[in-house]
Amino acid sequence: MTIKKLKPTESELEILTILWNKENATVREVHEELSKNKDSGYTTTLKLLQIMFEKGLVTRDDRNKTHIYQPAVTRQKTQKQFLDKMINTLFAGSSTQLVLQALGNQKASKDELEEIQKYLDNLKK
Amino acid sequence: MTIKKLKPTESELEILTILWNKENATVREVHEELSKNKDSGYTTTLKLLQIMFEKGLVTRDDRNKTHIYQPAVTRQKTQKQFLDKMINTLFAGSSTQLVLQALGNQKASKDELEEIQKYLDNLKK
DNA sequence: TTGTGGTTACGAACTTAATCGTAATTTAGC
DNA sequence: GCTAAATTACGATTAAGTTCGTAACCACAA
Repeated sequence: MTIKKLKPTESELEILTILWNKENATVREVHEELSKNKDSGYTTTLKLLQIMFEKGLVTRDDRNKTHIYQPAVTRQKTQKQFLDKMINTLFAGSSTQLVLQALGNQKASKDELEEIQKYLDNLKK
Repeated sequence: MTIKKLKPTESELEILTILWNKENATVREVHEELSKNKDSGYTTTLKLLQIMFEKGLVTRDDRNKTHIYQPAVTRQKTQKQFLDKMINTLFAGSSTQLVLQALGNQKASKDELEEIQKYLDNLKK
């Protein structure tokens, strides 16, 4: 098994998030979206996408002049990847600790709390 | 309010974890502990601690030749800092999403699940 | 006093990520 | 075909983090 362990950088995560939401996008589209939060040049976005392509984080359709990019990793897997890492480095390997901390910090609505409880009930079986 | 927003780096987190566990430690002690996981030189550890001191991540008692370092940020605050960041960048601001994902990934024991449920019951009030 | 071991201080090299400027390429319209 | 506009390709620069080598310093023992 030659599974590559590629951890997206901060900037790459921003771009992946955009791609996850849009399914696929051109460099320009990604750049427009990015520009809402920060202002860096167009070629910067382009370069990042090219690097991500080399790393295998995205695929692209380059049959036309304007390439179309797609995420090559799923949101779920990436979330898991970062969660696991965080649990190990900051929570001594205890996901429970992380959950408690997360619940304590941010206040969720009653509905959300009940959703979580339902989920827990299922897990207990 | 001049609160510094200092985000520990990967290496700094490792060191902070050691300091949190030991309460305080000399460079050598930190280095011994670090060496269990990776092998870098003694002066590397020293340098990192010095940088962390400049950043205000640790304090130190330098009355004696051998300095004694202490964490200047709490484990809890740091956990929160990283959790919040992660919730925003990867979970669209939804802590609930993060919790569900964390529960799904790692399997917690029945006891732990019940602990979480109890906690939820309290929150709902 | 001298030297030895352990410590801190400091600068430099190396790596990775992010940014941008410029050249080359492609396509569409004239 | 030729030009203009947009795109891709690519190299160079900057910044941050990590690592290490070497010098300076200090305490203690012989």
